[in-house]
Amino acid sequence: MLTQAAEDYLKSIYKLQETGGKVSTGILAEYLDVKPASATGMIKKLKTMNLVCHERYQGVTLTDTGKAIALEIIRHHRLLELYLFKALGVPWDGVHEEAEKLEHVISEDVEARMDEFLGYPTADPHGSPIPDKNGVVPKTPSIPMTDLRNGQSCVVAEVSDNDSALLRHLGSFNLYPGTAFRIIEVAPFEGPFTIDIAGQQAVIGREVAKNILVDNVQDT
Amino acid sequence: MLTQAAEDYLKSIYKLQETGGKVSTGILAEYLDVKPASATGMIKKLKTMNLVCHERYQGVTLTDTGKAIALEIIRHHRLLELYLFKALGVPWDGVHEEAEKLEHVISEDVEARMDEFLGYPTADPHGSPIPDKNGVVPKTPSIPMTDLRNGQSCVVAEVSDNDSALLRHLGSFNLYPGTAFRIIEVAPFEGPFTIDIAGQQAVIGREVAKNILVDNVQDT
DNA sequence: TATATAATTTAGTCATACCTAAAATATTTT
DNA sequence: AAAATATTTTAGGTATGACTAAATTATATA
Repeated sequence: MLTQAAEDYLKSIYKLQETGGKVSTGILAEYLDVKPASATGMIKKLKTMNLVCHERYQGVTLTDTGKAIALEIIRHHRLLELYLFKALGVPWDGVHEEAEKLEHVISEDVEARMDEFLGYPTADPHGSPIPDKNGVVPKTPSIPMTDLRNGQSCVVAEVSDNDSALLRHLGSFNLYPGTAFRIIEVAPFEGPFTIDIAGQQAVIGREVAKNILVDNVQDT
Repeated sequence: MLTQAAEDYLKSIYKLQETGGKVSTGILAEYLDVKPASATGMIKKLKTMNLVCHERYQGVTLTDTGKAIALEIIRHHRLLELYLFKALGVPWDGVHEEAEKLEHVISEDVEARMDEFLGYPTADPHGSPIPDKNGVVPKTPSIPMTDLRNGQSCVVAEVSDNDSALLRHLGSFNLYPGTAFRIIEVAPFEGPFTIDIAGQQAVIGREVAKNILVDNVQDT
């Protein structure tokens, strides 16, 4: 059985790998809020377990086994988020924190039962795809909100789940996955986005927009 | 924040205290499957945190704070058992093991939501009382099945939850909390019990009967 | 290409947590 | 009071996972 720390490392490597192949020690350390030397230490340990590939100074990648474990934990996490949200009414800005603890503890049996209860869902409350039992991740063709231009309309696909203040902020505008909106104006010089959400106007800063992925983009 | 081991010690001391006041180091160690020296060590640690009272060679008891924590963990455990059973259909011989891991991890918020979902229940699937939010344990006037005599009828009140093979065995006779049965015969010399459950006859060994508490005893 | 800079690794420490065997001490029983 | 039993102390082990400082290697710059 893996320790919680080891599982967190695998999960982090997976996430960082998604955007650019090999993961550098420094990036991983920063992401996990530890010193690079600590990351090196854990990488060595994971390597002896054949969960990661690593050549000195060359960054780290997951092996098939490591990837499978990472995906299982991510699956736990996202199923739990959705379950807590739907079955117990935990607010969407609180589910991440809860799931972070529970993901390391639930059995495969409970996982399967939640999956069934939820009707084999493919996305969590923040729109993140839920890997299936075999570790297959549903493809999402979404793009960053920051790529949008004046006049384009779209639908929120996914938002980052790890900052609950941000989530509450988005919630105040009704910016949940599935919500449609239209860009009224993108202020020049990396300025904020003025958007229209069901008739309501809102101004979204660039830093906030970076945390939003959108779908169904159309020029209007 | 307490470690899982510390929480388990508190829980165990509480349970052992129920049947006879002070808990000796040896009994506690045996219950937790560690050496007495280990128990002494943890007792000292818990004492510095003011969670237990302890004088050398005199056994250990919980302080009010320690008792409150023990009851909170027990509440978590039993609510989880019932929740897993009712909401997710986990079989009654499986809920204990799951709850044992989850009890240390769920938040008070999730606890409250499960409590509400379940309608503020007072007993888990094995009939064990669920302490309320304030740590008040519902009183159960049940007696050991081994106290019963020929011809008496009763209702199952509570069964031990920690042996899943035993639970499956009881399940095969439908001996769940709430099930009524009548003693047909108690074999002499500490022999087995022959009972009638809704017209079905069953033979229950003494070792099994020791794990059953009953209610509503009536001579017929 | 040499050198400066940045990133990574190594080596050694530290802290926490929990356990154990063996020896010492207290308590209980005979 | 002696012997048996239980508890505590001591001393030490294992595992985890973080850290610093110094050494190494890679990359960027001149």
